[in-house]
Amino acid sequence: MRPYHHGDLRRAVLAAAVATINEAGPAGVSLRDLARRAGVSHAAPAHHFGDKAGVLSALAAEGFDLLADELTAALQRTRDFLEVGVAYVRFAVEHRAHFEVMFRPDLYHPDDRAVLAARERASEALAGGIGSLPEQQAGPDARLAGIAAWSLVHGFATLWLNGALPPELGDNPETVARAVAAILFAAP
Amino acid sequence: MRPYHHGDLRRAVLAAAVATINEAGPAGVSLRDLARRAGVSHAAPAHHFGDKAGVLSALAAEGFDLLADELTAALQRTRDFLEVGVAYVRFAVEHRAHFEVMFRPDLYHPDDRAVLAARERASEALAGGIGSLPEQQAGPDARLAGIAAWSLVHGFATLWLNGALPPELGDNPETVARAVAAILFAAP
DNA sequence: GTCCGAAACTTGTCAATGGCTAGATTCTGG
DNA sequence: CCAGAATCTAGCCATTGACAAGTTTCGGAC
Repeated sequence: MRPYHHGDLRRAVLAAAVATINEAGPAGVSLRDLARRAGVSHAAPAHHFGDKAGVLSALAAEGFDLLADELTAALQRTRDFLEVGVAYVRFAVEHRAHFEVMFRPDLYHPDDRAVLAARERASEALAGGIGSLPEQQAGPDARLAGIAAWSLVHGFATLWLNGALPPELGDNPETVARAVAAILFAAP
Repeated sequence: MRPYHHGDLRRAVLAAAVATINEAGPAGVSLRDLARRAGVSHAAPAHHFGDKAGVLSALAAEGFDLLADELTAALQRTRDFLEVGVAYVRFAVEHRAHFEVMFRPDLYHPDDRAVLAARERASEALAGGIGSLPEQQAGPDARLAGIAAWSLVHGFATLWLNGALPPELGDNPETVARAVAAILFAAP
């Protein structure tokens, strides 16, 4: 028999949200469906997250933390900012559900403390990558170069995820992302 | 007294949807609220659009058509692909509501005929911009360069719209976009 | 002009959802 | 062992999307 206490409902609800988003997008998330998937009553999730936006806030925070981890790891592993960009795209594809929520602030509480902290971590990881660029590659305005790099990989990831890119590119986003990002980094 | 027939309910509903999305994002759109704003009964919009996704399909199609128009106009006006990219960003900012729906296929019917046709028009306008690049600027693989340019402006527009970019950049997206895009186009 | 089918719109209904309140069960620390 | 807190359930209400059936208006055929 199912015990009265779930054990780790918080994690179970987040996992259910990831599964639902992968199947039907963020719009398909229903608090009651998450509860059903976790095997609890329809109001149980609200106890842990407050409301529906609270669930997605937790997901966004988790996503920014994961992204910060992966960017930092990529930089330390390769010392190559190009690979940090590739890691950004890989994160978006491998953690599609998180990524789709993270950059849709109207779905969650944008000033949630955990979200703000995790987003700050991810920003620093990205800025650290920029700082590691050799002077000549960074160009006269390293800040703008960083915005350009971020825009490029973020845009590529977004377009890839919603199927806007031509299918002739193949099915390996990392390879294509590396080739595309290389064009920007070849700038004098 | 309000006449039984609205006159141009289709347009009124789309306008109401734009207003709502500008105020509360695409998640805040409710078919019944659109009906209230247009001053008709709650089921009237469905008669023109089928269902909620039908409304957003029409909005997406309208958006892709507008985008195609503006990209084409920018290319013919300036003959400069950089300015086509700037026009892309300007479109996203000026028609935020359309843009936020266009690249969220889970919100509408992705294989709606009007959507497919309009998207095709926009793709051709963008490809026309790429083709206008001088050989040396396009590099060895013009197709990849096009993907890079599209990714860059799309990513910049997306990040700008959801407030992810640092506020020190100022409040003029076109100026910043031009500077950022120039970095890519300076590639050999 | 009028008549008739089609288009536009209304009203009523149903299941599902988000959020709230009150209450039941289990855990935890002293 | 006990009391308070944390966790979860059950019930309720307003709102929503979708559908069905009926009403009003339009527009063309004659």
